[in-house]
Amino acid sequence: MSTYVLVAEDDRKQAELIRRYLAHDGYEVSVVHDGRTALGEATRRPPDLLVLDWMLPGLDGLEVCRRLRGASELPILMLTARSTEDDLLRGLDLGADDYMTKPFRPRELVARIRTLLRRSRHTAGPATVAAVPPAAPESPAVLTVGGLTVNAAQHQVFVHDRPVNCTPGEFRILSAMAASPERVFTRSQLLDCLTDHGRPVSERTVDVHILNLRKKIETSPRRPQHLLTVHGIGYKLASGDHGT
Amino acid sequence: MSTYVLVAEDDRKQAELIRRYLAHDGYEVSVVHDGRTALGEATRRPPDLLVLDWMLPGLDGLEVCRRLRGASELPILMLTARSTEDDLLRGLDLGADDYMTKPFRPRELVARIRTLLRRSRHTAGPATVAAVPPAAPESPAVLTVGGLTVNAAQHQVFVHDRPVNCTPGEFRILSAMAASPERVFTRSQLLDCLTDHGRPVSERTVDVHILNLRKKIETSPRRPQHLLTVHGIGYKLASGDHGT
DNA sequence: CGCAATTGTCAAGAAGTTGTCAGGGAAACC
DNA sequence: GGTTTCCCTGACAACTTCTTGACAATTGCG
Repeated sequence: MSTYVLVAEDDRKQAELIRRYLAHDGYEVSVVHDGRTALGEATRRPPDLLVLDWMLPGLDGLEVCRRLRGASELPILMLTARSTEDDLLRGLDLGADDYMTKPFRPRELVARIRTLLRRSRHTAGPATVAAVPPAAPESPAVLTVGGLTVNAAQHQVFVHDRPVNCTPGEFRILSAMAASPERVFTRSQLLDCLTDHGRPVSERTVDVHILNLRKKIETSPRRPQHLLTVHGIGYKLASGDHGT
Repeated sequence: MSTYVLVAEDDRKQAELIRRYLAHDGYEVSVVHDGRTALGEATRRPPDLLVLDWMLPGLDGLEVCRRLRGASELPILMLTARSTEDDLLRGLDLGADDYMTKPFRPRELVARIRTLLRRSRHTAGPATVAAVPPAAPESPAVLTVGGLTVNAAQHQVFVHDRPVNCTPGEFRILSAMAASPERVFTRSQLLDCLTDHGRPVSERTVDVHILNLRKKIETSPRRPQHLLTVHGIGYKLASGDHGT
């Protein structure tokens, strides 16, 4: 019994991207490309969550949202194109539970979807599901892993209570890794924390970020104790002791 | 066990806006659009707090307020488009615990709701309330953070006991930040302290306010000690020591 | 041991963010 | 009404951070 997510997005590339990420995270996914189909599909087989583009041909996202909302508690994550609407949106209503502006970082999308689903499960009564939430749980405000603390609210990292200043990119990588100690992340996964897919970025960029992070948080960067290389795969964050 | 807030507001956009902000703050929220439904809903499932629009179709806010107040201690926050002294008094007379005129700043609404809830929890016992002064302070009257004091009652800021004149906007930003030292605020969050969502406002406006605040409260604005930039995220108010 | 692939490192240019200023215009205040 | 105060924007300067490409060091494997 898996969690079913419906994606309504007319740009096929975007749609495919989203589908991939969600599928990879263990969700069952359907994709539709216009508003009317979205409405029909959502009615025929009610999903656990709907990812809805603002501008859809036929019947736009807002309208779909409104109609669905009349009848159900279905959580909706709205997507919207950048800037022009950005501020406008804040003022206009928006019957969604959350929204993201494009372009977005894939990891962030998946994370928010997870949050929405968790929330809806709590409120909604006997709704279905026992599906194991994939990989990383939603990050709590403060994570501590082997002397390393990542505080989301303060956007600050501490090594044994000594504050360390990280750049935004470094912080994202560290947060992701701290949420799942010992788990090995591929460069590709870490890259997803850094960029939207607006343009191709070399995976080697991740190495440089790791390098810089090591300089900041490791006592001797040459023999790291926290950020370990997993040769041929990627990197992981060590949770404590283990060998040397 | 989450806190349940019922919102009775007939303007759907307003309602949606409120719902969003409350939900985002972790409350469980239901929305109804007319007075009769509000009454029924509040009876069927008594909320921890009711946000009530003055003018509602069917049965207006005053009437709903009166009927509910006959039976319970339910905290009520009244909303109204009007703002004469007269109405305010009538509203409070009828048992509303606080009162806001539209348009309002989202942060302020959330802050007042928090205050009301805190208060109602404390006086959990027998009847009290009645003629509590409106305009509830959103946080303690005086906050001091690393040599910087924000006095809400006097609407005055001090740096090491030297008074500083702030404009209304500057004061709002500083109050919000002083209430949570070290916490990083995004521009978007700070903007919520400044404007209702009547029209879109650029986030860069926040930077200008910060700039002006720094000129007033920092010894050397170029190397601020209180209002720190968190590159890529926003700003925070330093509580004292920590890094440079 | 030696080869090939993978990772570490650095520095410089490109991108993206923030600092700063001054003018137009709205709102508040006599 | 006329002033004064405050806010917002737009432009440009000053910084940070990101990304790349080249080369060195390391690892894994045969």
